[in-house]
Amino acid sequence: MPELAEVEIVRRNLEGWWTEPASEVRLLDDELLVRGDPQTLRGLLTSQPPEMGRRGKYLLAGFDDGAIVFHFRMTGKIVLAHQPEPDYARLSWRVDPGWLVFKDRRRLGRVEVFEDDAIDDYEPLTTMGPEPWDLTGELLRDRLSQRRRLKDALMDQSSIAGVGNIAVSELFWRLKLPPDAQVSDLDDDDFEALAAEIPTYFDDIIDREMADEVTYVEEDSSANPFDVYGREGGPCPRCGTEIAREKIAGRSSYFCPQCQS
DNA sequence: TAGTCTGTTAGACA
DNA sequence: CTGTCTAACAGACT
Repeated sequence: MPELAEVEIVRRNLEGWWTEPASEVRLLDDELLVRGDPQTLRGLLTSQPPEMGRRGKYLLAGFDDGAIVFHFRMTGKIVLAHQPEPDYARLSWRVDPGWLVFKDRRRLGRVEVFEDDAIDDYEPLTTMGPEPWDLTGELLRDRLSQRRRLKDALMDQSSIAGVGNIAVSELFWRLKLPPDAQVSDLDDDDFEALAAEIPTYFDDIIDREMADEVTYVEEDSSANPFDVYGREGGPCPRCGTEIAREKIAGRSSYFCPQCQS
């Protein structure tokens, strides 16, 4: 899915859009709903406008007698549309004057429904690490295993919440860390700098991307809001050296070979 | 054409 | 338990 910043943008958008109970619900792809049954989902969507929340990359809709959890994985998103079944629509609910539509081209996203307080025991949330804005250098040092690559450790949602593959490239560039840095390479000052930069990074990206519909890099490269991610061969914004790309922990990392060594 | 790549993460493996 | 790899899906790209 989008990373934390994109989920937060969807959350804010839904607070403005979803101000009444849904008047109609269309579940267009049964496999989207991986927990709970369609009737309960319909019941919640049509009951009241929910309290919107977010934890890490999970979007939460809280109701008096249950909750819905949305996870977008790689390509999911929720948009406000004029019609219920635009391309890749998986679930739509009507909140006049439009439709809220869960779109997902790759169908990896998921929706889960919980009755009453069952969400309180939902494991991904109960084991998730702290939000970026709650980090301190000390907390990071304690939570990141010394035996791991820094990239692996940061992307593990049980270490800290919200960091994905894009954020890793951007954070490493901002902090001038080599892409294959190990947690054990960091000293206390590095942990402090990282703890300060992670929330700043997400604040920056939320500001840059805040829009009615998030545009992902893969859909529109001209709108790439990142400094190094997706910019292989382009100039480093700091020193002009060509940005390189390398697979670290199985996924592409973008970095400046000059600044980050 | 065939192989590679993509924003996540659960589950399999060593 | 811990760390690492890959499948799940549907394209787009080389």
